[in-house]
Parts: sequence; structure tokens; C-alpha cells
Amino acid sequence: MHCPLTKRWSRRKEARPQEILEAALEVFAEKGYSAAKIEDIASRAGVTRGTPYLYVCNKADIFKAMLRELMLPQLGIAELAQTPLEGSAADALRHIVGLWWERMGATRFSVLPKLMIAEARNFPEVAQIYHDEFIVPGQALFRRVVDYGVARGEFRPIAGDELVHIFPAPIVMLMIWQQAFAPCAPAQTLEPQRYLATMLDVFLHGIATDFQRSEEPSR
Amino acid sequence: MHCPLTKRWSRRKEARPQEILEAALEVFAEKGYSAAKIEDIASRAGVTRGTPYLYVCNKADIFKAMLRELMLPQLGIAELAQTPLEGSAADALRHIVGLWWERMGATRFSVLPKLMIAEARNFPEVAQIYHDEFIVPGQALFRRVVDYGVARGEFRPIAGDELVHIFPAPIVMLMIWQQAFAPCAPAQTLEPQRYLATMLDVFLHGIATDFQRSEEPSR
Amino acid sequence: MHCPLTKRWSRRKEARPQEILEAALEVFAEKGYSAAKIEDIASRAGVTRGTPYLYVCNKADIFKAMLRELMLPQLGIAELAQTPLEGSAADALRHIVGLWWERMGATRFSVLPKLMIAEARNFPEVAQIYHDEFIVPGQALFRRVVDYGVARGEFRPIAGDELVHIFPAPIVMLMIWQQAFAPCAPAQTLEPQRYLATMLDVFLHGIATDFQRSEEPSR
Amino acid sequence: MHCPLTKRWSRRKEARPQEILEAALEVFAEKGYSAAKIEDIASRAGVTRGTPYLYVCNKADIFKAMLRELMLPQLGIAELAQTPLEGSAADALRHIVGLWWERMGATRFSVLPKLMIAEARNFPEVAQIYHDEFIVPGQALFRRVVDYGVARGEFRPIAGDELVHIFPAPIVMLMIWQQAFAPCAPAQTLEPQRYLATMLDVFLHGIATDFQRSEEPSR
DNA sequence: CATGAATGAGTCTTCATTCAT
DNA sequence: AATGAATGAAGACTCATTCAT
Repeated sequence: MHCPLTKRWSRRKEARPQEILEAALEVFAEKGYSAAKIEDIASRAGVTRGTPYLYVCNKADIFKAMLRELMLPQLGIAELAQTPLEGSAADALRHIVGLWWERMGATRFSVLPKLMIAEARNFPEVAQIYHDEFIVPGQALFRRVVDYGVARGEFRPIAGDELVHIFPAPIVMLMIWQQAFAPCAPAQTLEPQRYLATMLDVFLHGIATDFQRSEEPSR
Repeated sequence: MHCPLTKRWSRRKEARPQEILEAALEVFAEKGYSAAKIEDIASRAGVTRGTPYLYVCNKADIFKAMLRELMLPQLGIAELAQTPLEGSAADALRHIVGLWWERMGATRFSVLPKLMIAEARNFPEVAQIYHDEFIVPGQALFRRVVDYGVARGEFRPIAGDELVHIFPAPIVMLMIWQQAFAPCAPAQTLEPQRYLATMLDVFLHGIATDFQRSEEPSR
Repeated sequence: MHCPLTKRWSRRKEARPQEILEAALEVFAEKGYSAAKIEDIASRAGVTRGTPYLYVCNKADIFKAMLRELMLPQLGIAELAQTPLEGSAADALRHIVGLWWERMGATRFSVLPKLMIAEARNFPEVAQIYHDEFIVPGQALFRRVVDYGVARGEFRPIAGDELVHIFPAPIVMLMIWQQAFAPCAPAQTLEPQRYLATMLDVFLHGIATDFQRSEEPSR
Repeated sequence: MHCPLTKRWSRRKEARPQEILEAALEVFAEKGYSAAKIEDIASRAGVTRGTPYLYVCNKADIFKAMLRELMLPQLGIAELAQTPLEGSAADALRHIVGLWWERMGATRFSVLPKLMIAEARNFPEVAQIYHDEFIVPGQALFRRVVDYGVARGEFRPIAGDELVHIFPAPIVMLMIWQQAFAPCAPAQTLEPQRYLATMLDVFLHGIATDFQRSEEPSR
């Protein structure tokens, strides 16, 4: 028996799918895929058990839809990859890192790496999409700037295939830290801006040519 | 059934408990905690459903025991942390990275980061142990060497609190890559030795003093 | 919501109720009662989920209404039972069988036996109606003709209580065969007219008096 | 919390599957496939919800297994089909009908026709098995005897393809009557032996040659 | 009248856990 | 010590039914 004192529900056909995927993002972020319960997602979206099934066909589908339709489009990697390069390559890298953090690290999307790491093996096709539509374009983005810097004589020629993995690693690890381990070290707060600045400092020094280095001291 | 806080599965019969934890490691690595089935662990250990419960009181307990009693001890972080420092700090860092990869990255323990990232929120007390007994000593290890290098005039004085997060990130990401995403990019094989060498090259250049840098070119 | 015992879905708007019952007939015929979905019925009737409930108060009620108000009236058993008997009883039987097939066996109502057989136990009151309004009058019809034939000296006096079950059995089985098993034997097509002729031949020979038999060879 | 005063269960590995299929037979017979609940089957077999899944993989599988492993083998149609023919064909038919009733009509297997009629469309592959392993051999059995009777001059040459459907129809209908409609007509009890005798009388007269008929009066 | 979003009771199915053997 | 049959709580999913629009 329900309590008829208030509206039981209202029609939200337009908004519902989005609301459900947002709720799914939160719950999957907290529990991981397997431990998440549909009912948790539903109630966090303000609906009941059956409602998600009006929009998706099963649990795996919620997961996939959340990644495909909520996360990847809003990260705007592809678009970012086409910004014209002009001026200092170092500045371009700083700019990209800043944007990336703004769009992802500082948002609810910062769970994405954690989620994908946890579930890549259980959802190979989702992992593939993440790889193809996020990792690869992200690496290409860095690659482009690094090559540009090398061409300008700003950066040393360094093994690029490895570098595109190495460079983003600290940024991704920062997201993961905040998602997973921050509560374990309440004393030690990692301030993102400082962290990113340090990381950029080290990396830019690390790949700068000697000429550049003597000229342009660490900001 | 109570789960005593002390070591809970005494070694009743030779290798059995060890075998179960090894099997648990494999299965948890593949599926994650929630999706792993006790029966899978049991049969991979060559026993049946009921047997794990002779040594462990529930599923969570297998997970914790595997981490605390199988993984952490064998990584030998604490011991590593006490190696005497002499000679070049850069060499010390290279040595540590090499050892770390050898003991962890190249072994079945390389799933540890993935597992902990995935389950930290669901097992806060395990995450705490991982943090206290692995992350913190690991960071201390790096910190010690970096401070040593700074004292020697080899490294620039750089924000250490951030650096100890930044430095290990690419190494951890390499483990995660191999565990989670390598199958997504079959063409692109990441050769660990090259990867680690590149990463050390960039980092050591990145934190070297200008004096060092002109004197000792990137190996 | 109450389900009144009287006709419960008044014809509010022209043909709608009829359409829904026709659709229900098709869906129940295909799936059986339990496996049929209201939505299937609705969409086959060209309306949506909620519409049937404007005419009917629940699923069971659709089933009952379909049987009572769509099928039974159109079979016209009661009316058939009053045809005057004159001339040969054998011809009367042939006539009745022909009519029966025409009105039921060759129409969409030929699912009726299958449906009732499947659901009699789950819908005892519907089964009772089917029994009282279809089986009993049908048997009475045969009984009347058989008695007439016996009185005329055309048929042997045979246990009538059994005969009225036995005689219709092959006709009913033909409907069932076509509804349920025909797809299992695509090679073997059972031609109804031949089938009914053979059945009549056997039965009429079977109940004919010896006198009749020698006089009037099988049609 | 369960009541530990009595054994919760005992191991019945050998007997369980059989018990579960027997229980399934009863429940499916009462409710039909869709309306039957696994839990009903389980509790009728004296076990709990989960136990059937130790032996079958899902509900459809219970249904199929019950038909394939419990019913069809015990009906022994194939074996029956090989009894040697000697003496009167009429006697052979009487014998077969008697055996058939004994083995099927008078047992719990008499629900088989009802079940198959109800579910043939939902389980086409089961219907096919029923057709191939029960209907076809059964028809072949009758065909063989009828042909034998024709060869002996005992029976008229009659369209055999139809006859093999027609002849068993009243027997099958008797089973169906008892399963589905008997409760609708409590006054009218159909005594199987009388029914079968009447049916045999009519049929044997119906297919007898005139010569036979004058010679051997309806017992 | 009709719609169709939402509900939530009802089932199937899984699997951690127990315990008689 | 080990087994594995059985348990039963938990969770995914369905669908008859309601009701705001």
C-alpha cells in the first residue's frame, strides 16, 4: 500500500534517461559495477525498481549507456584534439592539462578511470570503446603537442610511444587517488593545482632541450 | 561465525591455505571482488566449495587474507626501504624502480593496484592497510632518495609531497595498463624496460639540477 | 476495482471492445493465457497499454469476456440444436459435422478447444461455461440425431453417453492438430474434408444397423 | 532463522532429479507451464527454491527434462510397436488400446496430451520430440495393425493417413476430459472401460468388411 | 476516450554459506 | 580434513495495473 497523500510520480519522459544515467554514475562510482544494485540507482534517481527498465534493457546496458552517452560525449576529447597549435609547446601542454583537469578531474567524471580499470576485463567491448574514444585520442593529443615542441626545438626527441603513456599517468593517478584513497590519508590533502603544477614542472624540465632549459627557468 | 581480528586461518594442513589464497588472487584479478565466485576460487585451488570455509570465515575474509598475507609480505617494501644510500641518487632511483618492477610489475602481484583501486571504497579497512603498508612506505622510499639527491646537489628541491605521488604514477599505470587495457590495443605492445627507461630519463632530467644536467647527459 | 458479474465492458465507443477481444483471441491462441501479455493484445488491437482497462477490469476478465462474448455466441450451437430432423439420420449427421467445421473448424475459433484444454483448471468457472454452453449442447445435438437414427432403425442402439464423447473427438482433435502440431509434420498435410469424410464413413458404418449397411454402401 | 530442531535436509543426490521431475509433472499438470512456479515444484519435491537449479538450468529445462526423461521413456511406445501380429486384427487393436490405457490413460502420464496441446507453440522443439517419438510411433502402431487387418480381409481398405489420426482421437480425448473437464460435470462420470469398449465397438464395426461383420457380431 | 510513464508485487535465478556425511 | 547437497537471502527483471496528462 502506498501513501496517496502525495503525487506518486510525475511524468519525466524527457529527463528520465539522463537522471537514471546520472544516478548510475554515482552508484557505480561508489560500489563498482557488480556491487551496485539497480534499486539503489533507481531510488537515487527518484524512481522505483522497474523504471530504469523502461529506458535500458538490463544492468549491463545501464553501465554501457552511462559510459557511452553520459561520460564520453562530455569529455570532448576529440574536439580538444583539434585546437590549433601556436606559440610555446610548453604552454600548450599546460593549457591542455588545465583543461583536462577542469573538464574531467574536477567533475563527477573523474571516476571514469577507476571504473574502467575495475571493469575493463568484465566489459571488454566497453573497454575497447574507452580505449578507442578516450585513451587513443588523448594520447594523440599529447603526441601532437610533443611532436610540435620537438619540431620547434623546444623538446628533446624522446620515445613518443612511451611518453604518451607516461605523461598522463600522474593526472590519472590523481583522479584515482581522490576517488579511492583520499579517505585513507585524511591528514594529507593533495591540492590538485599544486600537484599538476609540480608534475608539469618536472615533465617540462624532463623533456626540454638544454637550450630551452637554460633560457626559460622553471616558471 | 565470528571473524577474529587476528590471523584467522591457521595453517592446518601444509600448503592448502596458501593455495586457496593464490587461487583467490587469480580469480579476484580476473573478475574483481563482487563478480568472483567462491566456487571458482575453490576449484582453481583444486578443492571444493566448502573447503575455503575451513580456513576463512567468509568471502570478504578471503579477499583480506589474500591481500594481507599473500601480497603485502612478498612485496618487501619495508625491507627495500632500508637499503643504504651511497653514490648517485639517480642510480638509486633507477635501482629502486628496477627492483620494484622485478618484484611486483613482472609478477602476479601486478594486479594489486587494479584490485585496490576497484575495491578501496568497498573495503575501507583493506584500503587503509594497503595505504599504510604499501603506499606510504613506497612513498617514503622515494622521498628518502629524493631528499638524498637534493642534499647531494643532484636534484632540484622540488615539492616532495606531490613528487612522491607523481613519480610512481607511470609505474603503477604500466601495471594497470597490462592488467586492464593491453588487450584493447593488440598492435601496440608496451615493452616495460623501454617504458621504465623513458620514464626515468624524463623524471631524472626533470628533477636534475642544471649543473648535473650539463655534466651527465641522459644516459 | 470490482468486476461486476454482468457484462462488464459496455460498448462505449463503437468497435473498440470488439477489436480488443479479437486481438485477445489471437494472442491467447498463440501464447496461452499466462504467457500472453496485455501489451501484446493492446498493440495488436491498435491501442496502448492502458486502453483495455477502460473496458475490462483485469487480464482474467479479458480472457473470460473473449470466450463468453466473442466465441460462444458466434458458434451458434444452441440454434444449430434446433434444426428439424427429417430424412436420413446419417445425412443429418453429415450435415451437422459439415456445419460445425464450417463455423468453427475453419475459422479463428478453432483455437477454442486448445485454449479451454489448457486453461480449464486455472479458470474453472470459464470451463464450466464452456462445458454448459458448448460441450453439453453439442453433445445434446449429436444425441438427438443418434436417437433419431436409432428410432428410425438406421443406427444400432449404442451406449449413447459414451458415444456423444466419442463422436466429436476426431473433429476436435483435428482442430487441435492444426493449432498445435501441424508445424511438426510439414510433410503430412491433413486435408479436413477428406479427414471428416473418412471419419463419417467409419462412424456411420460403425453405428449402422446391419440392415442399413447392406442396403446403403459407404456413401 | 530456521528451526534447528529437525534435520534441515538429507542428501538425496540419486533420488533428487527424479523427485523434482515428478513434482514438476504434477505442478505443470495443474497450472500449465507459465503459471507454474519453481518454488511450487521445489516444495512439492520437499526441497527449497534453489535446489532444482542443482539439477536443471532453468524453468524451461525442467519442463523439457520432465517430458524427455520422465514421460516419454515410460510410455514405451517404441517397444509396443514391435509386438508380433497374429490372430485377429480386431483383437490386436483391442489389446493395444487396453495396454495404452493401462500405461498412460490410467497413470499420471495422462496429462501429457493436455500439456503438449497447451505448450506446443511455446516449445516447438519439445512438440517436435513429442510428435516424433510419441505421435508418429503411435500412429505407426495403429497403421500396422490396420494394414494387417486389411491384408487378412478383416478390415475394409480405408484411407489410412486419416484413420491413424481418427482412431486415437477418442482415447486422447478421454484423457483430456479427465484432466480438464471432468470437474465440470460431476454428475456424469465417464467410466473408461465402458468408454473404450464402446469406442472399439464403433470403430471395429466401422472398418470391418461386411463379411466379417455378419460373422462376428459386436461382442 | 486514450495515452504511456511509473509502479511494485511477483518470479526466476544466483551464490555465499552451512552441515551431514 | 574435505566433500558437495542443500539452503535461503538477495537481486535482476517482468508485467499487470494505475493514473496524471
